[in-house]
Order: sequence, then C-alpha cells, then structure tokens
Amino acid sequence: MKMAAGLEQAFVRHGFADASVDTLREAAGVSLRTLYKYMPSRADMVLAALEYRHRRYMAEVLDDLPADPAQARDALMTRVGDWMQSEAAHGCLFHSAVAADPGNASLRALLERHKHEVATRAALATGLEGQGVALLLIMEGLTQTWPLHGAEAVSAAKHLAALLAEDQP
Amino acid sequence: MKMAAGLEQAFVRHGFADASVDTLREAAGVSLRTLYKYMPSRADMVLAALEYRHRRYMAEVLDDLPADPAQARDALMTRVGDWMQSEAAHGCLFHSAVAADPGNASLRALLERHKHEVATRAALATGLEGQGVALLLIMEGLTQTWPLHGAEAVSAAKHLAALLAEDQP
DNA sequence: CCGGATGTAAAGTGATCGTTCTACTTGCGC
DNA sequence: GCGCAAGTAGAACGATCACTTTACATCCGG
Repeated sequence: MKMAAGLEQAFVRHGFADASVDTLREAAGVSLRTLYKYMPSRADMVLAALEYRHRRYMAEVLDDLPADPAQARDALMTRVGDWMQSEAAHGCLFHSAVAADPGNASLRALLERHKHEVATRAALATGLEGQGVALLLIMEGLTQTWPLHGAEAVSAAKHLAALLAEDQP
Repeated sequence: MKMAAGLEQAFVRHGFADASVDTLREAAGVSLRTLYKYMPSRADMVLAALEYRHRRYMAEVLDDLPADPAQARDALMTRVGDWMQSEAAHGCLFHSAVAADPGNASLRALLERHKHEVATRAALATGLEGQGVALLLIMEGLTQTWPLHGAEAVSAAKHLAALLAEDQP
C-alpha cells in the first residue's frame, strides 16, 4: 500500500521519536482524517511502516539467493551491505523503533518475528542450519558495524561466514 | 558522580524517549534547579549518563582481561554476556540513545568514540589487532542477539572468535 | 551571628503533539 | 441527477513536557 511506503520513509528520515503525526500525514500523502481512519493511532502507523519494511527486506535481501551455499553466503552479506547503503544508513529500523518505545510489547513482538524469519531463511539458504545463531550474529554484527566501517564490515562478515562453513562437519 | 549514575539507571529503565525530566530529577536525587545547574538541558543529561556508562563498561568488560590471548577472547565474550544480563537486557544503550534522537550530532560522535575505544582495547587484549573490524562485528552481533538467544549467543561468539584466531597467520 | 553561596520544593509558562471535530468537495451506482 | 461513501483542509482541544521562576532552608568562613 502507498500509505505504508510513505510512512516507512518518514520514519527512516526523521526517526521514530521526532516524526510528528503531521509529518507522517504529509509523507503518506493523505489527509489526517484518512490517515486515522486506517491507522487509529500513531502506534499503528509505526506497526504498519514496519510490516511494510519487513516485506521489502525479505524481498531484497533474502529472495532468490544463489542455490550454491558458498555463493549464497557471499551474496547474502553483499546484499545486507547494499541494503544498508541504500535504505538503512543509520542501523536496523526495527531496533530503532523498539529503542524509541521500549515499553511497547507489540513492537517487541514484531522485532522478534522479523529477526526469527530472517534467521530461518538465511540459515536455510546458506546451508548453515546447525549454526543459525552464529549466522544471525554475523548478520546483526554487520548491520551494526556497517555505519562505522562500510565495505570493510561486509568483507569481515563474508570472512566469518566462510570460516563458519569450513568448520562444519 | 552520583547524579550521572542515577540518570543512567533512569534512562535504562524508561528509555530515552519516555524518561521525563522530572523522572530524571527523581533518579538523580536532586532538585530540578540543581539538575539544570550542572546540566543546562535534557540533552546534556543524556550525554552525562552515557559518559558515565562508557567508563563503567570499560571497567567491567575490558579491564584486567587474562594475559593469554585465547583466554582473553573467551573471557571477553563471557563478560559481554554478563554485562547484557545485568545491565543491558534491551541492547546497547548508546545505540538506543542515537535511535531516539537521530539528528543529534554530539550523540553520534559519542557513540563513535565509545565503539572505537571498545574495538581498540578488545583487539589489543585478544591479539587480533589485524582483525579489529571482525572482532568488533562479533561483539556487536553478540550484543544484538543476546536479548533473543542468551547464552547460545555467547557460545556462538566464542566459537567465531576462536575460528578467527586460528585463521591468523 | 551574619551574609552569601548552594540547595530544595513546587507553581507557572509557553510550546508541541496526538487526537478529534467541523465544514467543504469529489467520485460513483442507481 | 440524486445521495452517499470517502476524501481534503485545517481549526480546536486536552494533555504533556522542557524549562523558568519564585520563595524558602541550610551550611559555613570570618
């Protein structure tokens, strides 16, 4: 939906604390009344934006990875780096949302669902099903260190993933 | 200083968005007037709390690691896990602060200083000076995955750090 | 014992923000 | 072409919050 796309961009640009409802309204491209019709509170706007982003992340980072596990590992890390560059220069949007509203339980649940789905799909695609936690750790570490170290972080993530795969039985 | 300690705990408990100045005042244990005397704005209170936390993190996680590099690696990851358990069940406080106020440049600078100092000290203590980015990536990944996977994340981090060390020339 | 620095307690202020309400317009099936 | 569903524009409301100010207490060197 178009509204959710605009909201996502507004939260990316302004952060979850500083995006006023009026800013969101403008980004969504609708009137305040219509916005509240579909999302009866600001918290619902946050959830809608994150649901939308989840689908986009899955499509851009985890869909159609190479069938060969070794190539899939490298491609996965490259794609995470590309995603950071174009979409998340300031870190994971889900973590930002939770950080901005730590008491919100449905937000936390959404974060867990997102990470769990990412971890599952990534482990499957790279043939590292037995090392799911370690692979997720590398992906999270890459997401966190990319803002400071950029391409160097991508290389480090690829290296670690390769070591992990070589060590497999 | 006592005031900064109280502020740190208040931000940990309530988050950076939901901690009102009056909550901070109560946590600092002083009057509003005194609080504003030493920290002329809420943003200064955030910075003071983070400076304090930085010193505490350094002391508890990075001071006095074993001299043997292999033991230092394991101890480092164990200590990060212990720190998460007792102090940061919801993730890195510096990242939370930046997420809650993405436009604040001095906050971002403080985050970079903190991470840089952590990375430098950790690489030195573990004998992984050539792999600083990879080691920081592991530590950041551990910090991010610990809230979801706990002790499993610590084991994965130790495993990855060991693989990294074995791979050294 | 006094005077000034330093603290506390708490009411007041001005601005902002999420949310609601009012009034007007537009597209569309019958 | 009438009526209704659905949209826009934006004023108004009530609460909250960062910050200021006023008024009063306490400590302490000379």
